[in-house]
Amino acid sequence: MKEIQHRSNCPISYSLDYLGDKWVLLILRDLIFTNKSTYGDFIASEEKIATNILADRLKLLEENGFIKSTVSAEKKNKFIYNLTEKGIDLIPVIMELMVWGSKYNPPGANNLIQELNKDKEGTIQNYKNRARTRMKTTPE
Amino acid sequence: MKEIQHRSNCPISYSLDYLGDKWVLLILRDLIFTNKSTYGDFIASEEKIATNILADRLKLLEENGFIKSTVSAEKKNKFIYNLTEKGIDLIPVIMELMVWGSKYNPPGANNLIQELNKDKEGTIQNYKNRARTRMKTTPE
DNA sequence: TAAATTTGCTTGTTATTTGCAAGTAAACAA
DNA sequence: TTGTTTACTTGCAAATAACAAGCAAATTTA
Repeated sequence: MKEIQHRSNCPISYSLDYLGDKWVLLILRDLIFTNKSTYGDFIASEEKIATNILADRLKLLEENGFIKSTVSAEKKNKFIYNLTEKGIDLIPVIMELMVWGSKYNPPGANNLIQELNKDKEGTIQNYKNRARTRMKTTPE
Repeated sequence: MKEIQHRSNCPISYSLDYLGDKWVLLILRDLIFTNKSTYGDFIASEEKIATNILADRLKLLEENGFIKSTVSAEKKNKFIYNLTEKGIDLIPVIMELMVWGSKYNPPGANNLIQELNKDKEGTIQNYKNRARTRMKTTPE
C-alpha cells in the first residue's frame, strides 16, 4: 500500500486525501448504518464494488486507523471489520452526505432524516454509541 | 459530459456519485471559504489541479446545478463561478470534513473550528448567507 | 476421511481516468 | 498591430478501475 501524499495543509484537503473516493465512504456507510462487517457483506452491497478495490480499500482504511479487523470467533477464515474512534468521528460527515442526498434525491426520504431534523446531535451520538458497542461486543 | 449513473437509490451513494471525488470538493471549498471564483483562481490553489480536470469538473458542477457561471462585468473573457442553492446546501458536508480534518491533522486548527464548536448552526448559516450575497452582488 | 463449499482474497487483462505538457482562441492592453 | 491575459482543448504516457478468473485456508458435507 502506497502512503497517502497530502497535497496541502488544508484540513479539508487532508480529509479528502482519505475520503475523496466513493468506495471508501460506501464501506464506512455500511459499517455505520447496517450490520455489515465482513468482506462478504460489503461485496453483497447494492453498488457492486469490485473485489480488488474492496481489498485495497479495506487495507487502506485499516492501515490508516479508520477500521480494525479481528478474526471471527466462530470461523477462523472470516474477518470482522469495525470502526475505530477515528472512523466513528466520520459519522457527522456521512450524516451530512445523507441529509444532502435525501434532499436532492426525492425518493430517499426516510425516518433517519426526520430524526436528524428533530435532534441532529442526539442522533449522531446514538450512531456513535452503536458503533462503539459493536466494536466492544464479541463479534458473531 | 457523460451523465452520472447512480448505482443505487441510497441517498449517500447518490451524493457520492457527485462528491466522491477530491477535485469537486476542493473547488467547492474554494467557493465557500475563499474569494476565489474564476478558472484562474482555482488553478492557483495549493493542490495544483490539472487544467483539463478543472475544466471537466466545472462543467460537471454547472451541468448538475451546483454552480452557475456568469460573464465577468469587467472582462468578457472571464467567467465568475458562484454556488447555487444546491451547492450552498453542501456547506454542512464540507464543514464536517473540516472538523474531522482539523482533529486528525493537528496543525490544521484555526478560528473557524472554534467558531463551529461554539455555534455550529450559526456558523454554517453565516457561510450560507455569505455565499448567497456573493451570488447576488455584481461580480468583480 | 475425502470432496465440496465458504470466505477472503490475488492475479491478469482491458478500459477508463488522470496528470502533464503543449497548443488554441477570444478578449484586451500597449 | 503585437503581446498578454484568460479559459480552455488536445495528445500522450502513466496510473487506476472494472471485470473475470484463479487460489488457498478453513469449514462443512457426504
